[in-house]
Amino acid sequence: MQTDKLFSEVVREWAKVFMHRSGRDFKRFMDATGLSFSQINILMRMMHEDSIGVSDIGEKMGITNAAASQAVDRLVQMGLVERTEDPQDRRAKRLKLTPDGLALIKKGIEARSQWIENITQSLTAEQQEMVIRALTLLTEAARQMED
Amino acid sequence: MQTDKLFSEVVREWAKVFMHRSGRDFKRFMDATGLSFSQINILMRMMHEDSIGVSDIGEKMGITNAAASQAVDRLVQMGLVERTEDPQDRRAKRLKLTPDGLALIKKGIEARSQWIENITQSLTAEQQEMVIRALTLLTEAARQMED
DNA sequence: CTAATTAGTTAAGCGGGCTTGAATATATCG
DNA sequence: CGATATATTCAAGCCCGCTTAACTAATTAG
Repeated sequence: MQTDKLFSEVVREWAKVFMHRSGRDFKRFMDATGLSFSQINILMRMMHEDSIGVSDIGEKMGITNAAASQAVDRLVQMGLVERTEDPQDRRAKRLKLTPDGLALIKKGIEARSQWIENITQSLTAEQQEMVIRALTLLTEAARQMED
Repeated sequence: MQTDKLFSEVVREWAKVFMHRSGRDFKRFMDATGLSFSQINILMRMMHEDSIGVSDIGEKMGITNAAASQAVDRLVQMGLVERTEDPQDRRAKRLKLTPDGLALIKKGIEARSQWIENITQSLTAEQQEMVIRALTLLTEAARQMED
């Protein structure tokens, strides 16, 4: 089977194009929102798991808890994150996106989606159908591989 | 046709999962290489167009020429970028990735590719085939939409 | 030839995100 | 209860990437 050889090559090319675009989009999003790379990452993390603690953030982001606390504080002051005391353990804080925070991140995702949709407009209906099915598969598979 | 409605939804879900992963990978790559977000973006830009000028960098990245010059200088000192005088216009510099610089960026791409390959290992051969064809289409289409 | 423009660099300074180390408050263990 | 561990915050300070402003050098326009 020649599929394997092809496979790596195809994926690598896709990653190359996508990473480039990805970087540019990220930068634009940072400029548009005034948020730092780190802050956006934190918000995205929060979108995926609701009710997360400050030290979880630090751990996942590879920064100290002090840094995480400061970053979260900035986001709270911007009204993008809600920080409430955990009733079970009053030392801990529960962090959650506010509606504003969620809306902001969704706008970022929307921009990225738009790019892919634009790309696919040059494809035939049949090809689009295949892209849909492939992305569905990839999304599913990716979800199941989450830490 | 219900395809259109589905389509946006599927793409949005994919973008959501992928952006999240993308951010984490980017962060890891930054930590692993000691490079900043901006520096990586510059290197990626250079990979796509060889022989670019300092002010082009500034323009594309949305930073001042002074900032671009400084960033490039750091990359040159790290041995990742080659800066030569343009014989046609001796004010200008031609910037190019060194072999080291290219290798470094490729390593980043490799990591991202690996993730997708891992994901797809849970798929059937038939499904993998579809993913390959879809990614090929997307890569092609994306290339034709550059800037 | 002079003046204006263009490409890039340099210098000074600012702000943000990070670190370490200490402080506070709560929880848990013996 | 007292000692220890855990979750977070505060304080001081560092480094880096950015900006503005001034400067050098080469090109182009009048």
